[in-house]
Amino acid sequence: MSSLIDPDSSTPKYMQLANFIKQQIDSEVWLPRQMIPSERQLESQYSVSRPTIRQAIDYLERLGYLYREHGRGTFVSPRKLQKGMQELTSFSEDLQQRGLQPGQIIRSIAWVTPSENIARRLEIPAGTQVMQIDRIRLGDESPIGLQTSFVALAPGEEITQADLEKSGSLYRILEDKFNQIPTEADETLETTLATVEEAVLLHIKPDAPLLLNERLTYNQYRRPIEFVKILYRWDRYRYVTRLARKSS
Amino acid sequence: MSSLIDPDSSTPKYMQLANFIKQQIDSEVWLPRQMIPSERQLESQYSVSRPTIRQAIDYLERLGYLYREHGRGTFVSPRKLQKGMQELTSFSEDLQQRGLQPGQIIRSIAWVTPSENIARRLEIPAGTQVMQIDRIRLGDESPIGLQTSFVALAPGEEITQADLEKSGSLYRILEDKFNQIPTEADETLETTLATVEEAVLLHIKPDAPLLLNERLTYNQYRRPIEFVKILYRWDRYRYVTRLARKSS
DNA sequence: TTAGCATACTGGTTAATACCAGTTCTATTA
DNA sequence: TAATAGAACTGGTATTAACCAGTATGCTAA
Repeated sequence: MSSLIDPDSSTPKYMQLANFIKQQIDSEVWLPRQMIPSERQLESQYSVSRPTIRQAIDYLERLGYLYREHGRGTFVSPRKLQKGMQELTSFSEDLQQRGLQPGQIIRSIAWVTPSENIARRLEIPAGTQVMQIDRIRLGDESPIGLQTSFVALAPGEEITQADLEKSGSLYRILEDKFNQIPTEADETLETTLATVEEAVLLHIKPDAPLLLNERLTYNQYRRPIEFVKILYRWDRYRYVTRLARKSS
Repeated sequence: MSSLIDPDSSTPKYMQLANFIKQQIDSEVWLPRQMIPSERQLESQYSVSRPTIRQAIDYLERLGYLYREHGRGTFVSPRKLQKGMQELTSFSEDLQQRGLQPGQIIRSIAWVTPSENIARRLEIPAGTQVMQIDRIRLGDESPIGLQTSFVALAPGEEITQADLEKSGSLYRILEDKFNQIPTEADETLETTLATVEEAVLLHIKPDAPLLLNERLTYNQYRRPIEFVKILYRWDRYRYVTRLARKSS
């Protein structure tokens, strides 16, 4: 047995421990509803202090892998609760998780002056130009949704068609090229009806219902970087999320 | 200055400190993007140890009130980011937050044997009875949605029409009467079309689009307690949520 | 004047220790 | 036999003490 924890590693001990526990759960060595070793037991087994262990458990509890019961122990969350935790994902990541092959048709990329409404949401001065990207999103090569993104970039920065075709994911471009890491987003979902143009692009009848998803995405400094509207075909898309009750 | 922190209080110190900070933010004494006192400053000002302070800040960071930047400081999140954090709320709470007067028409309360699908989701043996509650949900006295709840109760427990009429909120009944605290939920959202019956109840035309919200709610022990379907009028309801990017 | 480095701030990680507060079970007592 | 007190577990809160790792700034040397 002994030290899976390397004290000289650049990854913190609590994260090493968390990864170990996560692995025990993912590989089903520790089963759902089963109690994991108590904090004192872990302390002596892995020679790390209790605060460090609590930090690891805190982390996994937030991710939904574990739950605690005061006086009883710490337990593995049932399988269903382990996925998700309302993650912010790009369209490409989203579809891959659903087992569909993501694809896209880029209809246009252009600098535009956004509406006053969108400029306010992006917290940029009226008149500032942003990049508008219109895409048809595909799942297994047939249309799932229409996506219009408005991206607020710093002067001199630009997204090209080549960028998008290469990576497929706007989020990856923002991270790799501009060091803008999407960390949080506000989303709204509502139902609407397809216009004639939308119906043609999505291969559906006009007036068919659509799921309209609007999202304002923030970077690591809590600055808005992208406002996006996605219109989903009602018969091909279902939105999934997880909610948690506010504590205290 | 001195002690806003009462060491003899039954509420933990870190929570007292968190409440104080929250209040400074809510009352706009500390403004968005403004740096709050450093952890060492708070330590000496309020005579609590740094780990305790970090616990308070951790808590408020999770709730979206604060964000940290390594080497720079801890800052107040911009206003917009402070609301929400995908809270699990009952319909009544939800509507109140939107500034509408919640109301309901109880159509039926009855013991039923749920479909196999629903029984599986509620993790109860096939054939076990659950309470089905059908309601029309009102906002400012006009119909917003149709709600059908399936509640898994222990033997002997029952929800009556009087219970519902008195509190209005199923969640409050579950908490107060049965000590079942809703803590987490998985939700799906999709678009569908109104049947004739649904159209009549909601005062809309048949084939009008509807937003279908399904939710499986878990109690404090991660056991499913309620499966609910809500059909919302497309012109009167919009779903709002917040997403966070998975860390690490 | 400017490049670069030291310094003094930030938050991040880890340890050792203590006691409080629920839960469970056992051994004692009525 | 049954109720009860208490021991022995669980996680929850709090303190003290270091040191590491980013960031900003001002001083120094080129």
